[in-house]
Amino acid sequence: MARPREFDIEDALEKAMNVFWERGYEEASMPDLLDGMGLSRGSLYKAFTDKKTLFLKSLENYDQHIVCDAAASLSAPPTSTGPNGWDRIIGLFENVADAWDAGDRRGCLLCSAAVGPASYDAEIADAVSQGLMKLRHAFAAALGEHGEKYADMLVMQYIGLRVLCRSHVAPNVVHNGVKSLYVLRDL
Amino acid sequence: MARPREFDIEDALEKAMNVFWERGYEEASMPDLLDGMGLSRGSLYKAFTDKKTLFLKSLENYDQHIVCDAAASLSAPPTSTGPNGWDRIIGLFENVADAWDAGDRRGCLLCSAAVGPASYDAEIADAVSQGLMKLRHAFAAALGEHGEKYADMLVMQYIGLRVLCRSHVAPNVVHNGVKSLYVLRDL
DNA sequence: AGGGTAAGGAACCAAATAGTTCCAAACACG
DNA sequence: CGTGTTTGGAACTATTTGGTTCCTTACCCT
Repeated sequence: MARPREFDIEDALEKAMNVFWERGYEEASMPDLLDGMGLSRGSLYKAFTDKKTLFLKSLENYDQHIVCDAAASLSAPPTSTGPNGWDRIIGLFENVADAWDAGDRRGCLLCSAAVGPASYDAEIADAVSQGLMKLRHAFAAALGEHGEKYADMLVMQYIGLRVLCRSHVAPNVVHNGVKSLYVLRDL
Repeated sequence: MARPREFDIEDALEKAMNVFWERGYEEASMPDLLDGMGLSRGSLYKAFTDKKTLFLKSLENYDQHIVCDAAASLSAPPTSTGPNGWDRIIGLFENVADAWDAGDRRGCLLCSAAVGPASYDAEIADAVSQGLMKLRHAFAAALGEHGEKYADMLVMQYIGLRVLCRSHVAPNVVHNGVKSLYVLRDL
């Protein structure tokens, strides 16, 4: 009945998310997004309405892929062989440091949005808050009965580390940040 | 020998800092700054060259006032009557929470700059990094001999809390974040 | 008093911004 | 094999961006 869409909408969204992740919401211009997604203005606006809804969809995509993966690695049922509790949490932080070593300076899309557009847009703030709370519950779940005591602290540490990863701080700051968590594990 | 400047340059810088603090670097437009500083384009550009140098000066001003105050409250010589060590640190975090209760949603200029312009501008990144390291040393100083063990962790927690303050998270998240520090004090 | 100098501010500028319009190309369906 | 519909994309628009120019006004110094 009509001409079919020539691009995969999931794929385009994934690419948009990566542009936002790297540049941030305000700093990502439409040409940046168009270029990164590999399609033209008409197609983009027809499929995603406008920049803000594209960003909200990107946040959703980030939540479903990145955040859920992290949460799953934390809150999966305990195993007898693999890491549990604090080791899982530290593993997550070490993954962040490893990505930093590999040259990843993107930080966390949620954390960047928190200081940026979430400060003046309620819808974005809700999505950010929701993602961070998902992470909080995963921390709590990983630690079992003592989880609630540390969950909020770990969220702050996670955000702090991710922010440090995005700015050009000295190399050892990120690593020292992760290592400082050993203190908590070894209590 | 010439017409004297009609505005106080320190005062104007303070106002500029507040605009950047509230809106962020990119989101603060020149009209926003002009309006907040109460002067016109010609005067501003003559006194501060351009937006970026105005921001660098604002960061410097933030460092000299806000960061130095915080650092001083942490690393002053121990007293027999007032709070010391962990109590000083927790006091700093509680001040942040109090500001939040009073409606302050600005977060921390350093932390906002870290995820924003510091990600693509080396000069800004240097200034941000320098400010954060000043805070790190103050944390370490407050704790004395065990300071190095916790300093990096505290910096991450401070950044995380400030980021949460800027986004519109649920009211109890900020308070729980501060309370979670009691665990460290009571080790 | 008056000349040299710099401040203040309106008008201006080019570039970039997000968003819209319109039309030809391309495919599904009868 | 057309016909109708929707895509993709170029061209366009209005607004806002940071930054400059230039002229009037105001002041200090001799």
